[in-house]
Amino acid sequence: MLKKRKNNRTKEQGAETKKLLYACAEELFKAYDYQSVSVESITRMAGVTKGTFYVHFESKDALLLEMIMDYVNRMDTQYEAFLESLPNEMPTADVMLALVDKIIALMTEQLGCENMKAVYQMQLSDKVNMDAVKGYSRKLYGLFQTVLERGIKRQEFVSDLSQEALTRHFVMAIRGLTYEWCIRYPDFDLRKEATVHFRLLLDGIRAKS
Amino acid sequence: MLKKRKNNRTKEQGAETKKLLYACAEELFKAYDYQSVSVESITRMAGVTKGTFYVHFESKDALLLEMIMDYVNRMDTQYEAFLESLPNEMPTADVMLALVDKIIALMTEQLGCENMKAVYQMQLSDKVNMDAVKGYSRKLYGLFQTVLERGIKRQEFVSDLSQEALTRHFVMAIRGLTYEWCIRYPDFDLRKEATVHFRLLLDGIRAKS
Amino acid sequence: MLKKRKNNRTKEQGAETKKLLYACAEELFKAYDYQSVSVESITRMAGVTKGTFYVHFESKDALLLEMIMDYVNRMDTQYEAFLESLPNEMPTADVMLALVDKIIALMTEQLGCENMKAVYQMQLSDKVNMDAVKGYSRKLYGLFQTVLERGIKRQEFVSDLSQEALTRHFVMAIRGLTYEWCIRYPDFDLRKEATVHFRLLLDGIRAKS
Amino acid sequence: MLKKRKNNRTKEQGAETKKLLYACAEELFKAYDYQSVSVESITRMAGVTKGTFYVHFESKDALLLEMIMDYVNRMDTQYEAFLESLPNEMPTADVMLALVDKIIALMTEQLGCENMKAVYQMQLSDKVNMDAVKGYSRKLYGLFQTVLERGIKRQEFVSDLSQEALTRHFVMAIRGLTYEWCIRYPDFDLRKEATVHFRLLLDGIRAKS
DNA sequence: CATGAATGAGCCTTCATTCAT
DNA sequence: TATGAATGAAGGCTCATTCAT
Repeated sequence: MLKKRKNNRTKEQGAETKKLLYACAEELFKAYDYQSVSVESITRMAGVTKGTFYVHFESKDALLLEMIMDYVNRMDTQYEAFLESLPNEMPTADVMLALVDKIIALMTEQLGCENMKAVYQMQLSDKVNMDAVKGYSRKLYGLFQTVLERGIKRQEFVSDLSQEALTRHFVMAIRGLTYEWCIRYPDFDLRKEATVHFRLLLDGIRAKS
Repeated sequence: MLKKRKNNRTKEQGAETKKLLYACAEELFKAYDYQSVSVESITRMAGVTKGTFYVHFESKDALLLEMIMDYVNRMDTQYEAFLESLPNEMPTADVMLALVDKIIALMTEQLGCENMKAVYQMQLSDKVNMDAVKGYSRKLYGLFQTVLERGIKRQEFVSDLSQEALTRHFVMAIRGLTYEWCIRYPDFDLRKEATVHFRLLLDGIRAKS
Repeated sequence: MLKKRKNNRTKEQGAETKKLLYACAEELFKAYDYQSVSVESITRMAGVTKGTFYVHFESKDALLLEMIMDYVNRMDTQYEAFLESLPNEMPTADVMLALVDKIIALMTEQLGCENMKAVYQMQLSDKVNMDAVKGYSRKLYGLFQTVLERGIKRQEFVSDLSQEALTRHFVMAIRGLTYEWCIRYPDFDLRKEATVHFRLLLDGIRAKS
Repeated sequence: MLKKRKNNRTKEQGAETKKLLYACAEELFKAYDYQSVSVESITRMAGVTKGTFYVHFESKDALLLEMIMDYVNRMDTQYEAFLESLPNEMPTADVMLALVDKIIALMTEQLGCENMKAVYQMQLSDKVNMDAVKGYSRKLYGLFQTVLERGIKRQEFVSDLSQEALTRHFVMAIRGLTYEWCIRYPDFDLRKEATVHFRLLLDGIRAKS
């Protein structure tokens, strides 16, 4: 029972309760896996009733989704900073590998396999509106596009494919690798496999000097 | 419905069905986590009824146990080969670290966290006869004992504790680390932590030359 | 595993196995109630497989039935001895009360409420051929008839009803009381209630001297 | 379907539903034994779904427990009245015997063997929090203490044991007898055996005049 | 916004019974 | 006669979700 009703300003209170539920869920998801965490355990920890949960979240899946989106948005900032921090003279292939590594690092460290699994399960059973996750893809898309553009502009990358198609394939690759990781976890070294995979992809578009 | 009734030699058929269920379960456990895999999903995939499952396995937990024991037994052979492959002149402390690393590597790669979690959950809720797992501990015990004995004989290790007590503590340490891994997964680098932890333990008994 | 295969004379062996199963079941039924005793527990105790059970008994219910019939037959002998042991000059009303008391005593002591309950449940759900139990009724019928005949012959009993109808009503009364006992057990003193009830019935047919 | 939705005052309705389930269960337990009464049969009779049962009761066992505790509490009142109704000049040994008899009478008549059996099974398999039953023991303790104190004060009882120890042994005796009754039911005349047993116990502490 | 009673689908497990050998 | 693999109908229980207040 964490809840302490301090104010009665209904509006604020709603937001507070939601934040509280969110925080409790986050804590529980870290300690146990998605399925083991029941809505009741979350509300019990927050000191509210089950009904309240559904006032603030459409479903347990929706909460997870929201959580994931928050991670995604947090990443966004980090990516930009990361890309800007790279030395200008760095070969774009290396930039790409570093980006992939960063993406995977953040996913691995901040989301974790358990949550990713849940996401993929949700996607597979399509009970939930996955727009949020699609939004995430769009951001990935933007990132890859930026880097690919750089490589092409600097004539480090060359390809028959359009830049747009290339980007799409890179995103596809990341998603495929991630899925593989979830499925074959933990027998699948995502980071290593991703590097190898992207080296291959990059080799395919590297300009032969 | 994988099942194909080819022979009616009752006994063989039973063994076959069991193997089939085992195989289906293995496949499903790899794709989804323990909890998501229902007995029904296993039997559906095998093309038998739920009742049949319980003819061959005492429970879902028991099946997991059997699976784990199979892994454990497979490991056994690998350990012996591993210990014998180590050069005779290698410092015993390094042998120990290598052994720990091997143990963890095999557990990590062949069993996986998901399964280990399930094991610990089962142990904690002790619904199942955990003798099998205890047998595993006994084997660990034997391994550590062998190495510790070597170190003491060569006067590389010195301790007030009896060799037996030392062994017990080393096994305890491995178990503690594994548990930590399960609980804090994936924020816990088991392999790294184990190495550090055992380095500490070994420092404590290293003979000052 | 009680079973000891001593001879291979197939015929005798069959009978032996059946007797063994019967004995095991009897023991278990005394210790636990009908429902708690599984067919498997019986066969396990006997050291045979479940299939064997169904070689010798049509069903679990059938076994109980057979058991009951055996009790019934054993009673038979006891009743006759009992009736003969009564002094000739004893008033027939008292004889009847004594008989009722005896019937209930035997049922209570040798069959028990648990088993009677099972019988009634079986009768109510009529999954089983209840001829055996009907046979029992026929015997009760005979007993009552004997006593009633005596009373009438000695002019102690008088009634508008035929002797046959009277008998039928007396049997009905016993059955009703028994059923009541099962349902309201153990808040129902069968013996006492039976005595009161039969005193009433007998008062109705007692000759006014 | 007994349920009739009359009011929608949520809170009251919950209590009503619980009471309804309780009443249905009570009725069914009287007609059939604990095991035969399924949760579904209770909810079907009450006209609610199975899930509803678990909103109001933690488990089938918990319901039985609650039922038992209600009986126990009802007894409480009766005991006090009973003790006060005893004539002041009555020898304490007789008071004790009367008390024991009363306890057993109430248990026998108001709880019944079937329920007691279930209680003991639950206690043996300790799936349930048995604090309630322990609370009952504590009450028994108080009763015995009162009577023993009286006997000692009047110098009718003499013992090397402390009054506290005596009380503990008396409670133990009652519990042992009750257990025996459950196990050997119905071949065990609890009331008679209890009287004999307590006579023995009392003889041991009776002051030799 | 918050409540909590009610739902119903689904889960693991048990067990009497059948049947080919 | 004896086996044991297979069945399928329950049973107790969990849990995400709905809805009237």
